[in-house]
Amino acid sequence: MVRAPCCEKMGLKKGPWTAEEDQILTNYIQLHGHGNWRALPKQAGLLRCGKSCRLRWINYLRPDIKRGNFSREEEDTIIKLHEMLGNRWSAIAARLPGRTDNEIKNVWHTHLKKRLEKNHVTPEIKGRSVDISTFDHELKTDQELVDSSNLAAGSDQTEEHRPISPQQCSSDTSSLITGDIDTSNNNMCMKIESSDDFPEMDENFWSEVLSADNSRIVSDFSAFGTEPQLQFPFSPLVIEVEQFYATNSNMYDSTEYWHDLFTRAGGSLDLLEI
DNA sequence: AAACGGGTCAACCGCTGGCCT
DNA sequence: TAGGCCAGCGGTTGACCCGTT
Repeated sequence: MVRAPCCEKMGLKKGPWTAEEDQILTNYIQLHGHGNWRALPKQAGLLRCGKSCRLRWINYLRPDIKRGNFSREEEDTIIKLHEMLGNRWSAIAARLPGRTDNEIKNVWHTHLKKRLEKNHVTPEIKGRSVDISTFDHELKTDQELVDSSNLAAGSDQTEEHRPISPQQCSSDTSSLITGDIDTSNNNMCMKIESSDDFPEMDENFWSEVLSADNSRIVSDFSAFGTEPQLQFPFSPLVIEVEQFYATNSNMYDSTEYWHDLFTRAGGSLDLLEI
């Protein structure tokens, strides 16, 4: 497969954008949209490649871009999400309205990484990381997961709100995520068949999750780089992970947001307690 | 005032995966 | 099924800024 040349074409401009170019691009997209980035510069009369136009629009010209320094809250959110997701800047950016992946990446490398190093607060030290290989390697059926969850709920927590711990939520380190909703008791179960996109958590993390007194919320698997449509329903494990962070960062306080996610994933909000 | 060096960030590069034919 | 195109992603670069000497 031969890759088509991009900016290597003679006559295509590179480097910083001028105000005039910005205006041309903005005007064109506002009038016609950006159906085909490759064709756009020619149609708009810009001597740029489509890739450059796309980048300029997404990272700078888009009207919903938030300008200015990152707030402390935003920085904390990035740190938390980075612990969960790693260098998946687009996934992190999806959780921060108005911020681009490029911007978040820059902030991480120029501020946050150094701040963490200075404070000696690494994900490992903070206790949010554990090798998923510590999970059980035996796959369980949905019913077994429900049973194990219910069994574990025998102490001070209701069965509905009891998260399935790594030990309870069985997994295989090289498999896919599948599952079904058990609508009879509002519990959602899954078999984990892939750990590639799964956050890593350790005992401390689960202690924190278990101690959190939160209502059940739903999660977006896209945060882990997967398609919600394919991955739904969500695992109790992931729900509780998201629940934890949502509660601690006030990121997801919009019912509409969760409703939208749930709808996109093909489920019903009624199945959950929000 | 000039030189230097570190920090910042916009932009580029190259790769990947999805979609279409 | 293979090839080609495309958008999107993460890593990297380099120009610019600003504080220090």
